[in-house]
Formats: sequence, C-alpha cells, structure tokens
Amino acid sequence: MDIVNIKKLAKELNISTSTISRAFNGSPDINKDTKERILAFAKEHNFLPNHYASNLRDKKTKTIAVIVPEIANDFFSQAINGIEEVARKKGFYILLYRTDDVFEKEVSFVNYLNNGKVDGIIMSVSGEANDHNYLRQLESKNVPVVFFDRVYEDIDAAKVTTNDYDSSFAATEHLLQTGCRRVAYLVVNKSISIGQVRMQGYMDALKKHDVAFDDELVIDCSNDEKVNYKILTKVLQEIKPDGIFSSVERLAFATYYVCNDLGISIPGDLKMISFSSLGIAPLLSPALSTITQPAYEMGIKAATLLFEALEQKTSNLKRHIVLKSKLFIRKSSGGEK
Amino acid sequence: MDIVNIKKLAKELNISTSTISRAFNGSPDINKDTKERILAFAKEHNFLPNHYASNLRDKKTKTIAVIVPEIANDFFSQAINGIEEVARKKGFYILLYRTDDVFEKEVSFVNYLNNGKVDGIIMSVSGEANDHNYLRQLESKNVPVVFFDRVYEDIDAAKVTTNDYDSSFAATEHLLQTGCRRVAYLVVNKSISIGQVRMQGYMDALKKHDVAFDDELVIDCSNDEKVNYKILTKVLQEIKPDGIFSSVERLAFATYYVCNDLGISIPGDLKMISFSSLGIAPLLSPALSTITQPAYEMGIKAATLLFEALEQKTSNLKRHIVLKSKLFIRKSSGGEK
DNA sequence: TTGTAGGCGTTATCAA
DNA sequence: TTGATAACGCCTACAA
Repeated sequence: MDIVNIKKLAKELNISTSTISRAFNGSPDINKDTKERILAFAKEHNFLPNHYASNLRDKKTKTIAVIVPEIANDFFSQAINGIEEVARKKGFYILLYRTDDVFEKEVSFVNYLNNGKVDGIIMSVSGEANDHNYLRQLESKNVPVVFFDRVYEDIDAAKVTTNDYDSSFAATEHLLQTGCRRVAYLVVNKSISIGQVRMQGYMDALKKHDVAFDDELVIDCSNDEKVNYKILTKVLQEIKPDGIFSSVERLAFATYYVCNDLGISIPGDLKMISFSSLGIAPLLSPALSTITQPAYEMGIKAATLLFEALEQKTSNLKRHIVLKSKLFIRKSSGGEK
Repeated sequence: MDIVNIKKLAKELNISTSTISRAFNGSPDINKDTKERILAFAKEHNFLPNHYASNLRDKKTKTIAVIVPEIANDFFSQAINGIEEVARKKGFYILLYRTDDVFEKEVSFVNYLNNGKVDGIIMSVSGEANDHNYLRQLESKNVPVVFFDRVYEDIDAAKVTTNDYDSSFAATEHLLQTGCRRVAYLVVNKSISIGQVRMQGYMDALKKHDVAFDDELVIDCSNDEKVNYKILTKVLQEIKPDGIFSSVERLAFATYYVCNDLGISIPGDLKMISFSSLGIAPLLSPALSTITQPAYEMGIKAATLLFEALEQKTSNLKRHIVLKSKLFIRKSSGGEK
C-alpha cells in the first residue's frame, strides 16, 4: 500500500509533518540531509502533497482558466499554445473552456470560477453590449483577467489585441488598388467591437479612395456553415461584388466553396483577402491573401500579463498591448504567388 | 464586503453550515423554503462553495486531464472539442496539457497528476517502448485513463482508435490502382505503434499488388519543419517516388511546399494521399485526398468511456473502441474533384 | 533544525 | 428538518 498523505509519511520516517512540508516547499529551515531523505523516500513511495489541500491552506490554486469561443480554429489553438507555453514554465495548470460564441455559456463558466477555483483568467469574449457584472465580481475577488483579441471595452482589464483598424484599412486599400470597386465586407457579428473596428478600417479606406460606402456590401453572416453558404451564394449571384474582405477566416473558406460551385474565378472575377491564421494559406487554390495575427505571440503576451498581475499584487498595470498583424498578398487578391 | 465562506453565510442567515451545505448539494433532507431562501441569499451575495475545500472532503475533483502531443492541429483540436462537449455536460472541468511529443513532458505531467489532482485522464501518448510505470501508478490510485488515437498497447486501459490498418491498406491500394509503382510512406516516428500499424497496411497492400517493398521508400521524418523540408526535397529529387502515402498531415503539407518549389506536379508527376482532419482539404491546390479520422467523435467517445469508468467503480470495462476513418479521393491522387 | 497545534472551507455523521 | 462536530491533507506560527 502506498503512502497517501503527509501524516503516514511522517510516521514511516519518524519525523514531523512540518518537516516534510518544509522538504516539499523549498523552505530554508531544514537540514539538507533530512530533506534529501524525505524526498527520496517520498518519491520511492510515490507521494506528492495533495494539491487541493495545499490550495485550501494558501489560497493559491496554481491554475488559470482559458476561455475561448472555439478551439478547433487556427487562431485560437495557436494562442492556446502560447498560453500553455508560459503557464507550463510557471508550473501552472490550465483549465480550458469553450463558449461556442454563446454569451450565456461564458457567463455561467465565469460564475463557476467565482469561488477561488482559479488564480486568474485569460479570455477572448463572446458577447457585447451586455451586462458584464459577472466579470466585475472577479475584480472584487482579486482574480485578474486578461482579454485577448476579443475584448470588452467597458471592463478595466489587461488586453492584448492587434492593430485591426490598420490592417483592415490596408487590406481594403489593397483591394481597391488592384482595381476593385465593389468590395464586400464579411463579418459574423458586426455589433461586437472587433467587428466594428475592422469595419471602420474598411470604411475609411473606401472613403480615402472615393468609393461610396454601400450598406448592401456589408454581409452579416452567422456561425452556421450552411446558412453562410446560402447567404454567400445569394450575395455572389445578386450583389456581385468584385472584391471581398473577410473579417473572419471561416467566411473566406465558405466563399471559396461557393465560388467553386458557381464557377466564379478568384482572383479573375473576384479578389479576396481575409483575416486568417491558417498556416497553409499559400497552399489553397488560389493561395489566400491574409491578414495574419500573431496568434502564438498573443497567447504568450496575454499569459505574461496575467502572471505579472498575479505576481505583483498591484494589479494596476492593466495595460493594453497592441501587436501587429502581417499582410500577406497572395494570388487570391491578384498577388504573384 | 461579500460573503466568502459558508460560515459567514450561516451567521448572516442564522442557520447552520450543514443546512447551507445541504442546500447546495441537492440533499433531500432540507425544507424547500429554507433551501430557496439560502440559494437566493447566496446568489445575491455571490457565494459559491469553495471547490477545493469540497474536493478535500470528498476526494472528487470534478476535473479531468487531457494530455495531447499538440493543440494547434486539426485532429487534436477537434478531438478536444468532443471531450469538452461531454465534460461540460457532466459539469466537469478540463485540465489541458500539451507534450510537444516529448516523452519526458508526458511523464512529468502524469506524475504531477498523481496526487488526487484529477478524477481521470484522457490522453494521446507521446512515447513508445519505454517504461510506463508512471501510468501504472495511476491505476493503483484508481485514476482511470482513456487513450485515444495514440495508445500504449502494454497498458490496460480503455482505448479509442480508428481502423488505421484498413485505411492505410485502402489508401495504398488506391495509389497502386491509379498506376503508382513507387509509393513512398511518410512517417514521423515509425517505431510508435500507430506508425507501425499504418505501415503494415501499406506493406500488405504492396504485397497484394505484387509490388516489392523498398526500404528506401519509407521516409522517417521529424517534428521540425525545416528538417522535413530538406528530407523531402532530397527524396523527391533522388528517390523519385510516383506516389506518396503520408501517415501524418503535416508531412503532406510539407510535400506540397516542396513540390511547389521543385515544380513537381501533383497529381501529374506524383500522386498523394494523407491522413488528415483538415476541413478545407478540398480547397487545397490540388485538393488533397485524405483519410479522415472522426476526430470529434473520437473525443466524444473517449470522454464517454472515461465517465463510464468514473461512474461505475467497476472500471473493468476497459474496452477498445475502433471507429472508422473515411477515405476521400480528391485531385491529389487523381480523383475528379 | 525540528515539532506542536490550529485552521483553511467544506461535508458526513450523528444527535436533537 | 436542522444543528454540532470531526475530519479531509496540508502549511505556518510559534515553541522548543
């Protein structure tokens, strides 16, 4: 039978529990030999201090929550990778939660967390213009929050985003410069802040190039693939844009499928560029022009900010970090490659 | 100031902590009105029982660990989605860990878990032919383990895999039937069981079609993209296969890049098929023929098995479930679309 | 350098 | 139906 707790270990070793605790917690007040003896014996008997009991004592969970809209998505999975990287180095655990872009799930999960379950939270949000009190409660309990990519402007927390306005402006301008005059803007939820910012870049680029903004060219899509297919089919057949700027990767793929089926040639009939973190964008047919966010770095940065807040109790450094996306011009928008 | 523990709540309500506990734990031994009063008051004051204290009492963590080689990968992220789905329904938390295919990380993480941190583990393994005692220790502590996709044959645990042998056989046969005579097999670690099983299917298909097996055509690649690029360049220039069966998605992409750079036409000069869970395989240039594993369903199934083990203490039902992959013949191997 | 003892927040047992 | 109490396993003052 294996040793399951510190008391039994203590008995076996004829030593007190405090000494054992000290051996495990890097305390300086312990004889080196004693420590080694304890650790060796513990290892042999496969003993480790119970994490939950320790947590209960010191109110440190060594755990952070990561809340994202989706997991099976290049942007988020790369960001999670970055977060994981940092957390691992700090010896922290990651509790993962996916909201499916459903605001209620986000609320319910955050509320669950509201009982000392985690030391901090990193999230990319799923709603907007709602009541964010569930997040304010965390603040009152000193659970720091870091937003990445999709943020709530009205919550005072550290944020990591990209230069979405600039990228959107540049992407739209690029399409205009290749000759497009009817550039459609694809968005999933235009009311959420990230959709708005990107759209503003789009609109301002149109303005600069004296192209009138046309409401009809703003295509509000859904989270359902089939619905999107229908919407986009209709758009391509009836509204007939000559350029597409997609604020969401998924919508670019959907457009590709529709174009394949309708026999619309990219970039011949339609030029495209999209926000996307897809590593193999160059391998698509045609290679997709992208605005690529530094997803991994954003994860790293978000986690770093969180640990800064965790380590210095003065969590007043609620910074907003803006990283730069990169524009990759490829065939889909008339590029060479 | 908000109420932070059950005692204060008890004092406020002039009621005992036991009654409050009962209110939160669905105990039948409580007056309905009392319960409602407690829950309402608790909600108002934003109180929830501390998870760690409860854990300490009942040795139930309501948490499972998910250990995977990588996260930013269509197969694993979809599988995680499936696991998350089931766990959420059961009200369980997910602790996520990525091994980067480094065996030592796997060992160290599992050892961390070995102190009542989680109720169960779902994993896709990263090593082979090693000492798996770190996993046997879990068994002795009644922490059930479920493997998916990549398993250790010598560990007696529930397993969820796909019909890799059959799929590999079929894929190879397909290439042979399109006229290939020099089919290369790309693998990352041919010693691990999944690599071996897939290779066996490949070899047997060759045999059936009277094509001699050529050791030179088994290409052992690495986890490093640049290294793979070099290896594959050399293979395509010197060994000159006319077909490629890739057991790993990543290697198929690498091959595409190399072919692009060397001006090798797919499927003209080289036909390809690969294991892949990429949703947009049809959008590649050319559309990639794939063996697609039901990643999401595998996650669902793995989680379901784990919860079965968790719920019935008789965890003797260490089943091995085999799901079927689907073969999608596309342009890269001479298909129509 | 080591040991003693109390308490972290909860829940199960037992008694009322 | 409710309340008092002990225990879950650990860690930290404090004492020795």
